[in-house]
Parts: sequence; structure tokens; C-alpha cells
Amino acid sequence: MSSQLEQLQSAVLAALEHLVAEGLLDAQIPASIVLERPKNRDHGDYATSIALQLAKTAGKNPRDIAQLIADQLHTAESISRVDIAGPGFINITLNRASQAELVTVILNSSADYGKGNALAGVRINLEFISANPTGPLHLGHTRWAAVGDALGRVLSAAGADVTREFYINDRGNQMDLFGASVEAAALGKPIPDDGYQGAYISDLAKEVVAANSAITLLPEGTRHEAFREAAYAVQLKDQQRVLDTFGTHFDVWFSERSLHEQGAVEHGLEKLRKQGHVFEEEGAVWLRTTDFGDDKDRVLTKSDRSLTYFSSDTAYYINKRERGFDICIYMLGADHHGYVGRLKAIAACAGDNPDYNIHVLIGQLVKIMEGGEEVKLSKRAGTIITLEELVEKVGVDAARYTLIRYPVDTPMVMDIDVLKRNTNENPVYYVQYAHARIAAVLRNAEELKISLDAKDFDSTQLSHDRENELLGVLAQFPRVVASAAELRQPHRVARYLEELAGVYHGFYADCRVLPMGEENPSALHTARLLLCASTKQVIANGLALLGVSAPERM
RNA sequence: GCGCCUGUAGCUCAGUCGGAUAGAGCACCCGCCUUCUAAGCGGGUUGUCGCAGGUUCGAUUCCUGCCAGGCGCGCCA
Repeated sequence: MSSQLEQLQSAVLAALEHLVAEGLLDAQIPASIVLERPKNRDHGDYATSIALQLAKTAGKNPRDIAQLIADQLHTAESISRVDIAGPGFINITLNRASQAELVTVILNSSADYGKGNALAGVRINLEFISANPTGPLHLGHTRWAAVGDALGRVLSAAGADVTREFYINDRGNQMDLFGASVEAAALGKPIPDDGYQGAYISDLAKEVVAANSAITLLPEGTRHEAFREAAYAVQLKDQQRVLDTFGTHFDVWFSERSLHEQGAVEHGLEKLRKQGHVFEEEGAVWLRTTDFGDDKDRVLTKSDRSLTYFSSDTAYYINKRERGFDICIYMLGADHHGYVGRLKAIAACAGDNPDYNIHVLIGQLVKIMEGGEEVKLSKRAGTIITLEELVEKVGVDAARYTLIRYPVDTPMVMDIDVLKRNTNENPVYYVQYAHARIAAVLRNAEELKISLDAKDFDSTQLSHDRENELLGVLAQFPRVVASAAELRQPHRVARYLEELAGVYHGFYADCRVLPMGEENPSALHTARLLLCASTKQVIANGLALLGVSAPERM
């Protein structure tokens, strides 16, 4: 079942090969033919600038080359017209009936329409959020909670074997401070200066004491540890609960401690030593990351023999690779972009290809507006907006959709007031509305007993410009999913859905779907209904990739 | 100082290995429901694509420099 686009590409390729074989054209045939959807509908369904590209090496006028190719393409059955325009563009118009066969393809593939195999056989470790278990997930984590999850879905749709992983930073000073803060709150003592302040600390303290009232009676040393561990468990569970309600699920919750307990750090160090990038200086053990473009070398073991956080990072990377992942994707906040160089260097030091085995995505920060003003986020001032609060304010669908529809490398502004509105300013509703609208039409059709069986589809019925336009957009979906996966940009799916919804609404306004009044159902009604059904399927598939619901009624 | 990201309509932002007349929503104006969901559709107005060079048939897109904004440069985690 090759797509329309693939068929056309091979038709153009065949035309070129024929011309070269006949000696009519002297040129290097490119590996792949680029066909694009022209912005201007007068330029046909697909266009290619191949003649312009070949003009140089062929030493021929591009329009002449275009004419030669066009003469070959005329014979293809699915093509109704081939035009040459401007300096040598080839504009191809498809035979409408054959284009309409797409409806059958979509209905038969249903939830699989859009999936591909570009990443088949590739094992990907997708790590995102990876918050400290010392507090609730806040806005800074939220962008990744939505985008990371959507990217996971998109990569899976492209055929990859994806493991979503949350790295729990449950080791080090911050954990001790966190434990001491909760302990102090439980004992009614002042919280340490550099400790954690928020109101959630005293809530945690109450919860910990309620679960084990004897904890306050423990001797100081063990009490310290007991508080830390109990608070950790409660806080982690809370993060998991919140992510669950947000629709973001992880395959692996990986504890930094477990990395140390299983000796992965020593193992990693040993591996790096063998690769020859480890050295000792001033009593510390270093990794020579500058061999691979990092700004400075990094310390693995401090002069007091304790391990740096960086040593965990290296061990973790090596651990991922040894678990069989081909590609490790890291999603980090903009405030961590300084880590990119050293992460890449870790891969290189371990003998991997930093351009393939590791991929670091940097997400710019999210600003939030409410009541026309920017909400300044500050841990100290206690003005942190948590993921949970955001969802309470605007709902899961609006929050997820808005966070996903922008590329992550642009800073974005979330306006809470806009997200609360059920209007067009809130694109999630625009898309969902199209889905619900189609659902309503299909319900009505069922009452009218009109056939919705794909076997009754007559592709020759669809000849209206609006139908043609809609079919054209539906045909793009697999390509959009593939590029979203390849470029790691799930926002493309959202933007596509907005376009699809818009085109559907246009079709709906101009093309009556159901019979009017006493009119008898005809083949045209069935054809349009099935076109609606296939549109509904594509919207549902797209929304599923974003983790956003596709409501039957609104 | 060095590095990363950003600069597109009044506002918020899209723009897929360089393509034809640069798009959408909001805002503003005008039309469209006595038949399928008006959370919709159609039309109108809005641009030195930050600035200056370069590469070529062609640059918002690629390269260089500059300007402006955000962020980062620990034997912290």
C-alpha cells in the first residue's frame, strides 16, 4: 500500500531514468524526488522543481527539461494534468477519483493510518522531566510532561521501540536538605536556611507523622534518615499520581541511587578508563571531555573521593547503552543547555557517535500570564504553579495541547485566561469541535439508515473543490507524522490538525453531506459521509498522538 | 568574554533537505443558521521576514558580521 506521494515520486523517477536511458537528458538523477504541496491551488496537487535543479548539470533550459519530464508523466493513470509554470516548475494534478480512493485506505487502516516504519527496529530511550523527588512538579516540568509524552507517541508511530524513562535524582545534598526540612516542620523547629520552604513541606510532615507516629521518637541519627526516606516515598508517589492524571506514563522510573547500588558508576568509570579519556589531577579523577568539544574537562571523583553528579550522568548514559538503546534522547530545560556539550562528550568518550547515539533537546522556558500579568515564579516567594494547579485551572486537554503546539526551542507564553475560554483562541477546541461535529453527522446518518460501509464507497462521486482539498490534506498525515518523529517535533502534528480542522469546516459549509428533507440517499451522500468518517479517523489519530481526547459530543 | 536559543502583521505565533503572490488565530469592518453542532463559514484591512553583506536561476530558510532580548558558563545537585 504505497502512498500517493510515493507513487508519484517513483513515476517522476521513472520518467527521468527513461530520459537518461534514451539519451535525451544528460544528468545525475537525485536519490529522492522532492514533491511539495503548492500553496497556490492553481499550481496543481503536487509540484516539483526537479527541472530547475537539473538544469545546471544537464546544460539545458529548465523549461525544456520540464517539458521532457511532463511528456513522460502524461501516461501515468493517476495523473490527470501536468503543467509547466514559471521558470520550470512541474505542476501535477491528480485524477480525482484515484485520489479519492484514499478514503478507503484510511477507513481500512483506521487507527493505523499515519503510522510508518521509518524508525523500525530502532530502540530509543526517551528521558524527560527527571525532577528531584523533593517537591511537586511545577510549570518547568509541565512542558516536558506534555511534549515528552507526545514525542514518545510520535516516535512509536514511526515504528521505533520507545522506552519512556524518568530519572529520579534521589541522591545527594538536596535529598538531605529535603529530609531535614520535613523533619524540622514535624518537630516544630525552624526550617534550615537553605532548606525547602513551601507549604507542602508541612503537609508532608503531617502525612509522614500520621503514617508513623513513632517516627518523632527515634534517636536523632536514624530519625534523620527515616524522615528523608518517608518524605521521599510520599513525594515520589505524588509526582506519579499527578503525571498519571495528566496522561503521561513512564515505562521506567530509574533511581540514581540504584545506579550506585548496582555498581554502575565504577563500571562506567572502568569503561571510560579503557577508552583512555580518564586522568587524575590534583587528587581528583577527571574525564577529558575537551577531547570532544566540551569547554572544560569534568570531574568524576572529587579529591575527597566522593562522586560528582557528573559521574552519575556518565554511568547512567553507559547503563542506557548497555541496556540496548540505540538512541538516548534527553529533554532538558534551557537553564541546562550548558550540559549539551558534556553529554555529547560522554557519548564520544564512551566510544559512541555523539551525532547519532545521543540527542539532546533543549526546551525554552514557559512564562505564564494570568489576569493580564505575568506570574513571576519564585520558589522563595512560594509563587510556584504546579502541574496539578494548571490542570485544575484549564483541564488536561487544553494544557497538553497548548504546551505541545509550539516548537520547544521557542519561549512560550501560556495565558491562563485564554485557556479557560471555549473559543477559537483556544485551538484545542477548534480541532476537537471538528471531531465532535463529524460524530454528530455520522449519528444522524445512522438514523437515516445511510450506508457507512466502505465497500459502498464510489470514488467518482467526489469532484467538488472542497472535497479535493480535504483529500489532499488527509493524504499529508503520514508524512507529517514521519517528519514529526524524524525532527523530534510533535508540534507539527498539532499544527497539521488545525489545518485539517479548518479545511473540514470549509468543506462542511459548502458540501451538504446528508440528504435534505424528502431527498433519497444517493451514492454522493454515502461518498461524502465516508469522507467525513475518514476525516474523523485522522483527527482522532492525530489527537491520540498528542494525548488529547477526541470527544464525540461537545 | 565564550556558548546555546530567539527576532516574521497592532498582539500571540506557524512556515517540512532553499521555491512561485510570506500564512493562521486574536483584534477591527462587512456578510452567512425557518435543513447535518454558528465552539463554524465567506469576504475586507495589516508586513523594510531585526540590520548589512555573501552563496545562486531563486534566500524568511544556508554562510559571515553586527544589533536587540532570554538563558548558561562550579571538585553544586
